[in-house]
Amino acid sequence: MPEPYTGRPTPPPTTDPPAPRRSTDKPVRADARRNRQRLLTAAHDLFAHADTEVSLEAVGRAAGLGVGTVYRHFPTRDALFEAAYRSEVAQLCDAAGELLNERPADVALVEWMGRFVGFAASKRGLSAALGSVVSSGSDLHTRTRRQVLDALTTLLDAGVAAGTLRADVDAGDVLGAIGAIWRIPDAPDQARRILMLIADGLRHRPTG
Amino acid sequence: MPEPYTGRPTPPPTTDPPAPRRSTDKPVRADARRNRQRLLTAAHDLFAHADTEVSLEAVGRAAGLGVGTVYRHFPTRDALFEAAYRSEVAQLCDAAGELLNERPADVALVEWMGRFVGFAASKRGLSAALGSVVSSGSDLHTRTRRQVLDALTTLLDAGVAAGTLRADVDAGDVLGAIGAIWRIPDAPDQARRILMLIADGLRHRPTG
DNA sequence: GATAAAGCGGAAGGCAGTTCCGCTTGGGGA
DNA sequence: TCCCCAAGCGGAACTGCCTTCCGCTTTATC
Repeated sequence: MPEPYTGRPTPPPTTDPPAPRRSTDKPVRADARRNRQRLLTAAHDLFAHADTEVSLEAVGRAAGLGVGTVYRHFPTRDALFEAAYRSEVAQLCDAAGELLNERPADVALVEWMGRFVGFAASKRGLSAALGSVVSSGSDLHTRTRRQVLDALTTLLDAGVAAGTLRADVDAGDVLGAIGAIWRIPDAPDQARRILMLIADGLRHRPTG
Repeated sequence: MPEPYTGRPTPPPTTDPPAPRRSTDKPVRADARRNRQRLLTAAHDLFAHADTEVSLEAVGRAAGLGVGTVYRHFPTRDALFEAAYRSEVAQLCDAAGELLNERPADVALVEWMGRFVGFAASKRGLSAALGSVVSSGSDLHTRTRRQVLDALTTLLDAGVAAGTLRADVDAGDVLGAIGAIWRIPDAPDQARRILMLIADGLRHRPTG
């Protein structure tokens, strides 16, 4: 192919987002902390089971709270999603390292991408929020996005070191490519095939 | 890679959609035809320039017509999109054959995919509608989707015949993979790189 | 011109997002 | 222990969009 994929781009200036935690002078009230947790639990449940976009009002109702309270804690749907899935995403990203201990890098990469897609696909009613994690737009998701990119980079680098993956691929590009997959509704077969297609594009080829 | 992309899936049963044109007994009233054209023009303009999802009410307003009239002619946003871009899509698909006359199949494929992505990317405020063309869900788009798939298949087959593209790839999968790209906001560089990444996955590799 | 059918407009109802403000409550201080 | 007030809460209200519906207007035919 005459115009092959042309290497890692110059990385954008990465400005760390301002720490979202409140200033230390005032502790959070107990009821507020409790309600926040209720909202997270409700959101987690609803996001996982619903097959359409979940309204923030519905989250509040499920938590036994008013919509105003939802907004007090999470200004946007994205913020709620981010908080609800932070631990799961972290777990997913940690799995990258573990997979590398158990199997060759290229196998680990495919396995991990499969888990990633599976994770995303199991969250109906989240496509918009997930999309904004994958695309680089939102400031909010910088942290989560970085985490995912780090995991991907670890896998890719290991494959490069082992000589099984090409060296000129940018993790953000891979993430972007994967991003298509979970949006395909009710087609796990196809999702899997496309994943393999992308994986094939990542293989090292001796001559080029 | 241990689990490579595994071949073309069994094609689903393809039921032709019922012809959407009205029964022949009654001609369409002149004002209705005129208004329909106005709506198409307005939609075309708005879709191309707006950077957010366009409301159907806005389309009506731009055409100097009421929202009821919009719905009379186009029951959904998707239907309006489909009609507004039918000719352009056809033109894009025809270009596949022309490209094949001018250059090798693999080059033609890359070029065509680039045009496809460019076409889609130039239509802000259409991501949802375009998405439903790419994903196989909607009945409405069966026709358009088929057209696009035919073009892709033509290109892929030519590449297979020339020995430059692998033979086991399904056009629907390629379309699905491409589908990710235009959703990346304001990142033409990345879109291009991901495109190349996918293209690399399509290359024929002698050994496997 | 009269008339019936086709077409049009926009009001109305519904729903989700978001803001705002009066009421409630937790918890530190007297 | 009680008081107080800032933090927190609830939901009404406003917005904007989608969609339906029905009385009015226009077209084409006779």
